[in-house]
Amino acid sequence: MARKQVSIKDVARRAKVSITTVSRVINKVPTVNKKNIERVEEAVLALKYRPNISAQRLASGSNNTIGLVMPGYPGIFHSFFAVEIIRGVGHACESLHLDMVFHITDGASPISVSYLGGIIFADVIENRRQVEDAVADGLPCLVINNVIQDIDVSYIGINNLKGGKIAAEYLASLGHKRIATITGNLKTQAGFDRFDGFMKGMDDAKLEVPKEYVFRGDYSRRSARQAAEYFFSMENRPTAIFAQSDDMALEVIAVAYEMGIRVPEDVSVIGFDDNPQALYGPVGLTTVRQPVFEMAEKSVRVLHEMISGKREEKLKIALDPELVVRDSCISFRT
Amino acid sequence: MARKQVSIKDVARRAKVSITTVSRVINKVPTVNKKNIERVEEAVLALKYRPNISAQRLASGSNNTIGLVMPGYPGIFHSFFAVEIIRGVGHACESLHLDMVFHITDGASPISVSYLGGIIFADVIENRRQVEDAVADGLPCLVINNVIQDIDVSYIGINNLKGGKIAAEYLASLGHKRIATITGNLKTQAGFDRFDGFMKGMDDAKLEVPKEYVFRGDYSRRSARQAAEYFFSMENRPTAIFAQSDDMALEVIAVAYEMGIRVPEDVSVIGFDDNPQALYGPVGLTTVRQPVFEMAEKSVRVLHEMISGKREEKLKIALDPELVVRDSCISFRT
DNA sequence: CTGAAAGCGCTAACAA
DNA sequence: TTGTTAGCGCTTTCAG
Repeated sequence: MARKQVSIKDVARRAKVSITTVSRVINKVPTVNKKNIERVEEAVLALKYRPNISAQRLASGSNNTIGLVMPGYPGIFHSFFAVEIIRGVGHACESLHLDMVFHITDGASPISVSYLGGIIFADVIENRRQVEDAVADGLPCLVINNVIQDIDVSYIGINNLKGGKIAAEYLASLGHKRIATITGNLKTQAGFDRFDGFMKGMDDAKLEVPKEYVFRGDYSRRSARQAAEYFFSMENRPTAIFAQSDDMALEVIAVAYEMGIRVPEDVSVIGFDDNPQALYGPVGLTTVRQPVFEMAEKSVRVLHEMISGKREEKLKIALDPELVVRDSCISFRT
Repeated sequence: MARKQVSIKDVARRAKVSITTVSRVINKVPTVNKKNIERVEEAVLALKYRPNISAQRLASGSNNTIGLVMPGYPGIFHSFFAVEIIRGVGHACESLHLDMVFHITDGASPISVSYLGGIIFADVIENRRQVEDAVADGLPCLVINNVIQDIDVSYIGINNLKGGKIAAEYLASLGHKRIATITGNLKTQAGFDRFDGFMKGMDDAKLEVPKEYVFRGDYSRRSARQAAEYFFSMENRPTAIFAQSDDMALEVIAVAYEMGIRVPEDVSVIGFDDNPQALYGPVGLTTVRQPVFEMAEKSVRVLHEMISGKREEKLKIALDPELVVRDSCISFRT
């Protein structure tokens, strides 16, 4: 039950100043004389006063709560991606003194937006409608990990097409010809683009990708295991595998060892993410790094500017991934 | 910038009723006649009216926001535990129409508690102070995954001592004598109790645990890898290993395969958690299940009762873990 | 530099 | 069943 709050009045009374002055001290308005500042601070401490945020918001008309909405597909939390987003957004919120409310959505129910100052949509899958609603509402919002063409909304994406290409090019440059891939969830833009980029890269390198060399995964370790078992039992086994997430790549390596296949001697494996977990396996994972944390942090900063009216134009950018060479890929030798 | 909100006044004007009536409709107060309900609802839709939550809270004195505070140790998000907590709390909040704000803490900075209706502390490590403050503040709060003796606060714990014992007993019952363990983070109560329970269980079974058989891990895969490499290279290799989280158990199994050691034929491995990821490895993981999700959900329900004044007494319980037998442990034969 | 007073949008007695 | 009227705790003109 609501404990009786000490209010600004109590503080004012004790400090023998007006509530206006107390308000000024709290908000660090410079035009208050030292004496009063001290007295107010003393009273605040003595009374354990905490300003009532609802009242502050109501009075000031501002709203420092931002919503982070993520699609709730199974296993979302086991993905490095999701966790980096939460970390990045949380971190930035902390330093900007914003509150973050976290919302996992299936896309069906509308999000209660009323008390939010702004929204960050992490990926858009089934919930395009929610984005449209927010935009129509005039609510400051920003989509990350997606390039959105058909809604006029700010976004920070990742150039996954380029990322996929990078992987293909690198493997090709090592002399591999038989290159297989395990895709991510193709329903996500990231998954699709990564795959698309890979195919284009292969094409550029004049390399064929027979369809047995494409396994439709979904980012889960489970799907990676199936894929690996499938690839490794082929008569014409691929010499290199592009797993479109590090987690899947790790599982591929684990399966390889279980089957007595060596990485990278017998098969090269490249991942996607730059998940630090991949540093401690039997072999350092070569991967394509995507700046997820940075993306998440930046999104908060931009959103904050939008909320506080410091930014009018929409932001529409895509960040570039980059190759991280470690030990899981080597040149192909016959 | 704050889009100009349509307020309750606008709705009242359009529906040609008083704002009170609008408020009643919004809050589903039964004493409103049908005509007016319809007119108000029409106006709400037409104007896209959303009540201002800050104002509601301020006026009603209530607060439906609960805080979930978690210790921010590195890798927290990679733990199955943390993710289950977030899922469970999030899920329960959703169904009770509570807002949840998520807070990762290092224990140093006090949490801004002012706008919260209640708090759930997920584990207490360095942040005992924050719990004390919340209690002193009279703020409804509840600790999960911890049994707290010296602060008078509600908690829902897990009987980790029993969990550790279960693992020891099971392995002993299979005839193993040389049983090693990889502990979790011993700074956490769960980690300590699990270890303590294991040792007690071994003692009850009249089995020695030489100190080379105890590896101090920290729940990370990395530490599990070190432990596994250490155990597997011993002259007097253990025949069974109790890894105090499933994630670590999985890493142990991975290392085993890399080294050409078979599970369970050459070594039995038991985990702790019941992480679904452990279903898809080369061998189904035998483990000790702890009801984390249920704990998280229940905590929200209880907290909600406390906030709404329906519950006075503190809740102090510990949930029991249980053995889940799959395929990674077999009887020891010489 | 300070304080009085007018709201912010809503709920909750209290009358009618 | 409805509307009137006070506030909730705070910020923000606007005078002083």
